[in-house]
Amino acid sequence: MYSSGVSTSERLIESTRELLWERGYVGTSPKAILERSGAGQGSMYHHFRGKPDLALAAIRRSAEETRATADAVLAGPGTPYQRIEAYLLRERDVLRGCPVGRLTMDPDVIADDALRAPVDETLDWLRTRIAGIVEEGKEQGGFAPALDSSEVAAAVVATVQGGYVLARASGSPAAFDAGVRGLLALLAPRER
Amino acid sequence: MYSSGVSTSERLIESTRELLWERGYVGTSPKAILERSGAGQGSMYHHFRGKPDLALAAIRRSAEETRATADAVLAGPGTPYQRIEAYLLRERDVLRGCPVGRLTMDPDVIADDALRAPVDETLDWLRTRIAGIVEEGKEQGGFAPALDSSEVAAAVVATVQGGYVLARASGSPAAFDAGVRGLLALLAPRER
DNA sequence: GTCTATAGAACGATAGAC
DNA sequence: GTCTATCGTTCTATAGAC
Repeated sequence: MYSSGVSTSERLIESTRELLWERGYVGTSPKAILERSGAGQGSMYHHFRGKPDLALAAIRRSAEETRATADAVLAGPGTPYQRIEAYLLRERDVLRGCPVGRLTMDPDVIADDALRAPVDETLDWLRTRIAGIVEEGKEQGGFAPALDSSEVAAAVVATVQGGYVLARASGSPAAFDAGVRGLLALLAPRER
Repeated sequence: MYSSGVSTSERLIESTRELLWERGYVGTSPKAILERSGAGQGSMYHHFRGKPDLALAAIRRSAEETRATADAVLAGPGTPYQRIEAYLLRERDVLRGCPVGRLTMDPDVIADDALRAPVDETLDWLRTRIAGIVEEGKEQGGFAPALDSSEVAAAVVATVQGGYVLARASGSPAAFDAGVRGLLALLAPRER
């Protein structure tokens, strides 16, 4: 339930966002959204055409937020290595997982190009953003020139996404942290 | 539908395994299992207590299969680096994802200790198995002695699990391959 | 814009005949 | 062991009053 002062459509989007994060698309019912948002059946179908339409609005918001959160750290100060380190070590609610990445395991999201698009764009943006930083690092000498920037970036993003998998499997954030530290050790500049 | 010659309970387990892989636990209904297996309602509730019980049998089988497939490659010939390389590069149906890892995004699996246990055990086994190989590599000189074996192993497993996420988001196996190549480049012995 | 009422289908499970 | 019938609930959506 949300306190008043926020529009109904806003509460619907935010409740859907939370439920998609916790339970995925298949596991989220309109009924559950209505209960959490405190809105009635009529309101939901007034503001949105149906579950896919509301989910799209929620997914787009999660995508935006994910990009903004990542960029805030990636655009920070320090060497390229330090900026990637900051991204990998930033505070996360690890056991909740990634609100965007988790949707890739949802068959109905993957089957619908409109729903999949924001997910694809977000992870693609992240890989490109990090690849640019790796490229900087190659120029500045922190990273070996032989490295393929976009491949290293893919490994960084995959380690994060996979770290969530390991953590949720074990019920503890420790596995996420281990993967991240392992990658950072491999990524660390040899000579300074 | 399965050809005859296999027991009904066998067909039920195998159909459930496929559906859990494709649609997850929440997205898989008893009805869908019955249709795919060709069994009737009565048969399913005769052999299994219900959906969770049948799912547990299916998850255990996927867990076993995953361990066997991984070990077949990890126990192969070559240096520690080459064995990990072989594991990372082995043929996969990338867009299908990992039948075990994908279950970590299923709220009902994570909430049920019995269903989560085989998932946890499998990923834990895999990390331990790979950590042992990294340890060998440290002794033989292929990997830097300063590396933490279990952290590197976590990074390897996370890259695979996260690679599936990237691939499914983009609808192409290319992103998985990129992440794996990025990790292998970082992992490669510097001096031979 | 929001409410309640209603709809047809699917969900997960049980009962009881054969 | 397998079948059909049935159950109460939830799913997603529509209708129509207010």
